[in-house]
Amino acid sequence: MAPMRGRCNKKEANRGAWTAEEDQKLAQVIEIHGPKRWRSVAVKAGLNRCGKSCRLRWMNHLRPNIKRGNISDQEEDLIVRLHKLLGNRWSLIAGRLPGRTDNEIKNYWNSHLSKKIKQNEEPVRSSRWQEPGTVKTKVQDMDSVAKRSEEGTSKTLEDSKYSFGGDGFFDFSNEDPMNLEWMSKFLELDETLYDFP
DNA sequence: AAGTATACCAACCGCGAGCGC
DNA sequence: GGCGCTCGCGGTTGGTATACT
Repeated sequence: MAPMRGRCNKKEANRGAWTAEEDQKLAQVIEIHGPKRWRSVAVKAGLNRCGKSCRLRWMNHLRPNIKRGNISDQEEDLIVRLHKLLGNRWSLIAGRLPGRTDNEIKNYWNSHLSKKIKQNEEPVRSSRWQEPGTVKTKVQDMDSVAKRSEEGTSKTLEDSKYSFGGDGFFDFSNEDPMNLEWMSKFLELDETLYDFP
């Protein structure tokens, strides 16, 4: 059995907040070797951290062009729209917000927006349209369907009942499977999302 | 001023997918 | 095809800062 598949060694690895020195070492190694092979990056940097910890630190803090704090009204609006459309797919949402990280958006949603949304609307299946324990499966099904659609090989959506909220804005539950082509297009770029009122 | 509650954010954890051998 | 490793994702936790009593 492989030791800790992708997990940090809790006994040996450093844990907790990163120091400036660790940040510097990590940045140096990434500058030379690039942001990949995180485990070897951790070793090369002489950091007593696991690879995924290094990756997280880089992605959320050290990466160039990261914006910190001050999420604008426009960004907030976009997050709300995207969340309505995609659910808790923070990495996809972050991909639409240059300089923002999935972790930051997730935190912002959990601490600000979820409450705001709750105040403003009836509890619909906005973020919980994925049943607990089946999140990955359904989400990835959607990905693969979108991919097949792109490839022109989409076959069936028997078990796909995507619903994105109670206002009928994005409700695919009775849609023709071919409409998933729209979804795949969105995953490329949906410019209408950027039309702020 | 001290104690408590709440908000926020960084980091960790567990899981599944993809890839190479 | 099976196995092990790496990566990426989303959920959760824990520490710190701030607000409140």
